[in-house]
Amino acid sequence: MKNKVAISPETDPGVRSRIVEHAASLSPQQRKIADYCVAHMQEIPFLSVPELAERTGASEATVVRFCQRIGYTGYSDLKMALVDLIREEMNASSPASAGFESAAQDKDFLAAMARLEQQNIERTLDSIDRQTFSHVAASLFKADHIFTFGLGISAFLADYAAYLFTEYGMRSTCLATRYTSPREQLVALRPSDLVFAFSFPPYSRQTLEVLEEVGRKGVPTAVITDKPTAPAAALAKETLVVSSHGMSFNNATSAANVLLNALVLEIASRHQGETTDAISRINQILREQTYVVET
Amino acid sequence: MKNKVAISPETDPGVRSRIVEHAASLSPQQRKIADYCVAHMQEIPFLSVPELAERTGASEATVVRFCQRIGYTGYSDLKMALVDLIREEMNASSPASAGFESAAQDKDFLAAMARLEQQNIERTLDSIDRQTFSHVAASLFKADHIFTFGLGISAFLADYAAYLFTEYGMRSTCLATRYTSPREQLVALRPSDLVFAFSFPPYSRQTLEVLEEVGRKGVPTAVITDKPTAPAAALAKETLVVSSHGMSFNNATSAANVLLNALVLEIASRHQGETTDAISRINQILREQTYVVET
DNA sequence: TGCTAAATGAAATGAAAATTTCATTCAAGG
DNA sequence: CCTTGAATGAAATTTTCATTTCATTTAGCA
Repeated sequence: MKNKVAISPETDPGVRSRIVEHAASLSPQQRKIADYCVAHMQEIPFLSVPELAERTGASEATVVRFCQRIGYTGYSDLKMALVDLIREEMNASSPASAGFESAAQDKDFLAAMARLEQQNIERTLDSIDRQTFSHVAASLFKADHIFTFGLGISAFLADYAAYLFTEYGMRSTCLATRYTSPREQLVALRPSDLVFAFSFPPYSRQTLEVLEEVGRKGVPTAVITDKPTAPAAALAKETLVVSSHGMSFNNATSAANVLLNALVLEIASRHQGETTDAISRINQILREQTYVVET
Repeated sequence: MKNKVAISPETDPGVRSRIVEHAASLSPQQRKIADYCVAHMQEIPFLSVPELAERTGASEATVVRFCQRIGYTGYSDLKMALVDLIREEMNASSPASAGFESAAQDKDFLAAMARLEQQNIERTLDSIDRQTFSHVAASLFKADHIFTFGLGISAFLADYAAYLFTEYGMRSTCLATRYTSPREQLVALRPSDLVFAFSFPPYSRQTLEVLEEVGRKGVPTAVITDKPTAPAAALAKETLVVSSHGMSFNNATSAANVLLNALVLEIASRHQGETTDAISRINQILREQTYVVET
């Protein structure tokens, strides 16, 4: 667990209560500072002594004396307390931060892996550019045919993506390397198509070659990768970056999965008619084939 | 839901897009910094140059140079941009936007999907019986050959599982239905083998038949499914239940993924020699084949 | 009025951060 | 093999910040 250095809930009454507690013993200038603090608590972590002094009309010296009066060693100390608070706030909404460090130390690999993937998902959610996201969704829907591609671990994602797109009524094929090279399969590629690649470490050279060639032909490309600086990012028209921090060499793919699922949902919501039609037809087919076991 | 005080990409005019934009022109060290920034955007406002340098393994000078390369005058400038963002966020969500969030979530499929999968992972973590988990891990390692099987969406999991097991030095094959039925492929099955099935709605009848037949032969079976009452659970010797609540018909598979990754980690930790040998051999092969693009 | 003690800000000091300089390393191209 | 230019980190420099010192002011009080 994290070190709450010197500010454990028991010993730290909190900035606000300290101010209230010592309100009586504050000098006029210090009071102005106190008032500003309670009114703009969230601002403090980003303010320096000179700034706060300027905003309250007091001198820098008085700001520091105020901090000491209410029980901190100085302004840095008070600020740190508030920084910790704000950090807690930020992490509070995700279950991810709960106890990753401790889990990783234990032998509970399930817990460690779970926390890790929750964090990956959280980071991805924070860092995906929504505009790019929407744009990719639109491009996917617009495309005549979506060719998905990936090698190594990324192959599973490519496969899954093609499956998903098809289920949602789009035409999609995964460029498999079973019999022919992907580039052979792309000879008939048209500008109205789209190539959707997945590139995770260890980055395959072939994926980059495909992206490069397709791009040269003027066919739209999109890539899901793990870093904005990944080699594939430079070659694709659109890049979606997902967090993929792994414990070992096997990459964490949950975030990419989430992203894919979200993409098709986005598409489905924008084009209700076409997609729900496709989905219900598929469901019906499954039933007709007695594929499904009823529950 | 808690107030999320974080940088949201929609309102980010600068930092992220500047990084993506200039990604190509960044030097190796600068890339490391760029990657850290996008992955830990919320941290930056609280980090100093020395701290960031230490975390990324680059020098302080390089940190500053990175900021300048992507268009800021220096680190202070970049930090200010992020501070402004965080302040905006806080002001936007602080007042009284409790109801606003749910409305916003309706349209943010990425966020919705992310929360859903995080919950699935959380629930799985809570509900998996650790003893069964360990036992399955042991059985997998003990098996001469692991046959994985799944249909529909479960096929991807089966495929991935076979891949993972192989990477970790075990023998494993996914029973594909491309040319022959799975039952044909199982004629040579021996009691020292193991069949690992995946069964998610819509439950396929074929999966149940395979499990039943294999079980009759006295060959160990394990299944990952979504409910303890799922039809496959009754037929397999070992059952691992993962939470898989989905928004639409496409099942949420993140939890199953996490479980698989955790399983191989567990196995790897118990049998260090064999697995790490296999992994390092694989890594070497990848390098020899110039498959990998170095970064 | 004159004395005292707290309060205050200007400026000095000390500390840490940010930026620049410079010598070294490294890689690409002649 | 040598040259050249980019990249890099160590260290110097500059800037900014936090804290302390000190002289001045102010209010309370005999």
